[in-house]
Amino acid sequence: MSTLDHQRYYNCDDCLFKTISCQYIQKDEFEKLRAKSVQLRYKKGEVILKQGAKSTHFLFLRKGIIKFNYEDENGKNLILSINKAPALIGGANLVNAEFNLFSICAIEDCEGCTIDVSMLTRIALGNTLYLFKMLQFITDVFRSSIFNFISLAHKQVNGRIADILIFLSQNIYANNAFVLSLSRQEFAEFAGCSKENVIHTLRKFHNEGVITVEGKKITLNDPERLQKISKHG
Amino acid sequence: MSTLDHQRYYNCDDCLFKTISCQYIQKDEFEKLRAKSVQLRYKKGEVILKQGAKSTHFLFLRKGIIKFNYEDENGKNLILSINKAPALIGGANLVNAEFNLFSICAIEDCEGCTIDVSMLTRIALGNTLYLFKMLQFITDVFRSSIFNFISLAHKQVNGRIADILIFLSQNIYANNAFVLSLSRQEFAEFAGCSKENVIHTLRKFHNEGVITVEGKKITLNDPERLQKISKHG
DNA sequence: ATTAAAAGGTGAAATAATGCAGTTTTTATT
DNA sequence: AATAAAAACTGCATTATTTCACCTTTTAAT
Repeated sequence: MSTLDHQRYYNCDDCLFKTISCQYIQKDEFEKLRAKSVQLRYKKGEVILKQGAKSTHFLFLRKGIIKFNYEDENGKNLILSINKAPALIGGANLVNAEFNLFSICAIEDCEGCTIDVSMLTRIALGNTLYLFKMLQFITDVFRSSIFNFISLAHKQVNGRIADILIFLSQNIYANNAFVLSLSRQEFAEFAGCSKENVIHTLRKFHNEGVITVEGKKITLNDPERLQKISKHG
Repeated sequence: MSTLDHQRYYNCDDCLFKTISCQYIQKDEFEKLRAKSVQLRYKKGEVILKQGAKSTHFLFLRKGIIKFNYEDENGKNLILSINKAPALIGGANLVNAEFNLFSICAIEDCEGCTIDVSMLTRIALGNTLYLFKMLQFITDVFRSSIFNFISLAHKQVNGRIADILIFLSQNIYANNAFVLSLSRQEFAEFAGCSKENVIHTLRKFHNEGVITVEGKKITLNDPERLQKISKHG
C-alpha cells in the first residue's frame, strides 16, 4: 500500500464485511471494492446519507448506532428505524430507487467505509450467491423496521413506548440497562407522539417501578410487565 | 398440452408475467416455470397466503385487488398495504423469511397463478438481470406500503383517512369515484383507528363537500382539499 | 318471505394525546 | 467559572380518539 492511500482508521483484514465477502468472491475482486472504498468516521448527530440525495454508495457500518430519519413535507421528522453495527446501510435504494428515500444519521459515534454501488453491483451480478447475501444484509435492516410500524399503527402510546424500550434493550444495547442515544424529542419521533407524552409516559413507568429513569440512563426493572403493557396497549 | 393439465382460466400467452419473463429468459426455461404453475381463482374475502404458513410459492396476481393483513398476538387485524394486479405477491419472504410474515387476502375477486419459489430462484440465479427484475417486482409491493406507514405514524386520523382516500383513488382504482372494496371495519384496520372514527370522519368530509359517500361508493369532489387535509393533519 | 347475522351508523361519556406556557436541568461555549 | 443555548420536565386546558349502548340497514341463509 502506498502512503498516498486514504487515511485508515482500522485494518480491513479485521472487517466483517471483508470476511463475509471473501466467503463468496475472490480476493482480487474484493480488492477492487476496497480500492474504491474510503474509511469514514461520523460524530453523533452527523448525517451519513441525506434524504433526496443520489445514492451512489452504501456504507458498511462497522461500529456505532444510526437512525433512519424521514423528513416530511412539513419538515416534521420521523424515525423509521434504529440499527447498530454491523450493517450494510443505504441499500433500500439498491433495487429501485435512485434517490435516498430517507436520511441516515449517526446517533452514536460511527465508523465505517463507503462501498461503491456500481462496483458492488457489477461483482454481485457475476456471483449470485454473493448477491443474495448482500440482499439479505440490506433487507434485514428493512425488515426489522416492519414490527416498529405494526406497533405504531395499532397501539396506543403506552404500548408503543413499551415496544421501543424492549426493542432498544434487546436489539440495540443488548442489556436491560442502557444509556439512551436519543433525545426525548427523537424518542417521540420514533414513537410517533409528542415529546411531552414520552416524558409523561416514561415518568409513569418509572413511578410504577417498571423502569428506572435517571436522565438518559434507563433500566428495565420488569421486562415481563413491559411485555404485558406492549401486548395490552 | 394434454387434457390432464390443470384447469386453465386464461391463456398464458396473454399474461404479463410471461411477457416480462421472456424478455430475460429463454422460452424453454419459462416452460419449466409454467409446468409447475397452477391457475387459481379467489373470491372476495378468500385468503391467498396465510400468515405463519411456510412460503413455498409466489402468486402472480393477474387480476383483482388484495390486502396484506397482519394479525397480532391479541387477534387484532392490521392492514399493511393494499395492492392491485398485476403484482408478484408473497416475495417479502424471498430473501430471508421462511414463513409468511402476514396473510394476503382477496378484497375483490382475484385471478392468478402460483409460481414455484425454488424453481424461480434456480432460474433467476442463472440470470441476474431476471433476478433483478423479479426483485424489483417484489420490492415495489413493499415500497409502496412505506408511505402508508409514514402517514400512520405521524398524522392524526383526518390526515390518515385523507391519505387513504387519495391512495385508493390514485393507486388502486385510478379514478376519483370508486366503489370501496373494504368494509368500514377494514378501512379502520388500514387507518389504524376505530371503525366509528372512520365513519365519523367520512361523514364529516362528506358534510364539508370534500367527498361524497353513498354506502360503498365514494367520490372525491375536491382532491386538492384532501391533499391539504393530508398535509396539515 | 322470514329470520338471523353482519355491517353501517349515531351521539355522548370517558379516556388519551397534544400543545402551551412556563420552570429547571444539562450541555456547550467563551 | 459565567453565560447562553438546548434539552428535560411539569401541569393544565384543549382537542382528538375510543368505547359503549343502541339503532338502522344490508346481506345471507332457511
